[in-house]
Amino acid sequence: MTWYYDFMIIQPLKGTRDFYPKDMATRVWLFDHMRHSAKLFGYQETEGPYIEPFELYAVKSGEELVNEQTFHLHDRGGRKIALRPEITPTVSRMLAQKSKELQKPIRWFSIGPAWRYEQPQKGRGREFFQWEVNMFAANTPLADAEVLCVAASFLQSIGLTPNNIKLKINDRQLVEKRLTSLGVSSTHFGLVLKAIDRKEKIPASTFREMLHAAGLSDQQQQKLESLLSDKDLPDDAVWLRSVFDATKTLGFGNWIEYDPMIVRGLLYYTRTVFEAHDVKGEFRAIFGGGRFDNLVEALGGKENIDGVGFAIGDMVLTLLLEQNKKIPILPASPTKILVTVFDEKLVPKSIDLARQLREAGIPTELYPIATKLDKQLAYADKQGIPYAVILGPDEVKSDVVVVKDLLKRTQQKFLQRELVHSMESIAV
RNA sequence: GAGGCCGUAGCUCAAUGGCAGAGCACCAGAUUGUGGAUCUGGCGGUUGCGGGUUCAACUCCCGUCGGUCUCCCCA
Repeated sequence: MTWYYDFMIIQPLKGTRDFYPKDMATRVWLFDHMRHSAKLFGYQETEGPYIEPFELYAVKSGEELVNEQTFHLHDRGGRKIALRPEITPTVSRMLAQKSKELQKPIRWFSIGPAWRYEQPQKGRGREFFQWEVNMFAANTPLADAEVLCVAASFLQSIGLTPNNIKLKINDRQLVEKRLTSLGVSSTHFGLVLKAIDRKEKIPASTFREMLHAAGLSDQQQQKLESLLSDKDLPDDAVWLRSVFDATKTLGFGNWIEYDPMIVRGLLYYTRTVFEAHDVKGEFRAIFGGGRFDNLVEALGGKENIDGVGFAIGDMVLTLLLEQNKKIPILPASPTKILVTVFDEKLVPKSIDLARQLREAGIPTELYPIATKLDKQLAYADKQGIPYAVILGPDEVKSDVVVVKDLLKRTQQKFLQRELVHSMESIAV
């Protein structure tokens, strides 16, 4: 048997995950909270294809992401097709296609899988899920603040607090203004931002080398470093101050803090940028986002639509939740009532009870084998089914059923005709 | 693409050159109408795979495949 077994089980692909019922219950719990928070702020759910023309990603995504990390294939017409490595380009494309007719401002969100061909490691796989939230055509600090608050609202709803996780924000225009005042040429901004983005992960000497390569003198480097270590919001940060004020009024001010180190690696962010980090600093960024001016136009849209948004991956988030013991223990089974079967003769009686309960909308399972009661009850217990209905010869004689509460370890009798009514109030 | 660590029962792991084991899980019974405990028994292995060294290999060596973590890169 063993050789046969080994031969038959084909390993899942590297970096993919199986979701058994318990895992799936957790995933659904997580996604439900994402949906709920987005909808609470009026965001509408969208979904695009999981496969797209390869060129869609060449427009904006990083070079490495496109060429090295995209799963791609060729269709029979020779077209190069990519499994989406992120959701944003799909959303932008959908927006660009209908940008004229869509009523603005636009609040959209999307939850779905994405794929990247890379070495799996902690918090990173080849197949993962992203929750993406965007507001388009509202170029205001309030829009930025709202998007941040959708994220904070979600984090709060799954039991996290500002003690676990902080949303760190910055303004790229503020950074660029600083660099200009230091005498840094705008052609070097990209390299400098990249260096700042990496500063925490690299040795100080490497950081200085990167700045040097971007044309900064020793004096400019020192000034930049002192600016980066100043965590007080500068007086001239008018936009950021408005964002902060709005998040406070929206009720999530304590989740958000200014951090001059946050600049993001991607080029297309133009103003507010933010990242969420666990306070202990153990994990990579939980999510990131910011404001961009021109995504749609780059995709051939007829008009330039600005936007602000973020994307959260499920993997690092799950690690953080596990570490903080915030993942609830959820029953894998949706069943509220298990109807047991006493013996072959009474099977029809049990079937009838189960049918009545289902017609009342109560998720009901019927044990499909006439076996010993203890086995059936043990099954219900292990499945986390809260109630069991027992119908034996004694009950049939007096027209009653026994309803056992598996959690309280109690049981009581109901008249058969009253069972459904009684359970409706208890079990739903 | 580079490197570290690890592959032994369904799962977590022990056995460091000398009979391949434990806990958990699963099945059955103790209890012929009642589930989280307890006790008893049972099922379960080509020690990832291939080669080498040895009287003897889970153990040492080489190769290979797989997992995991880190670097690279990245939201």
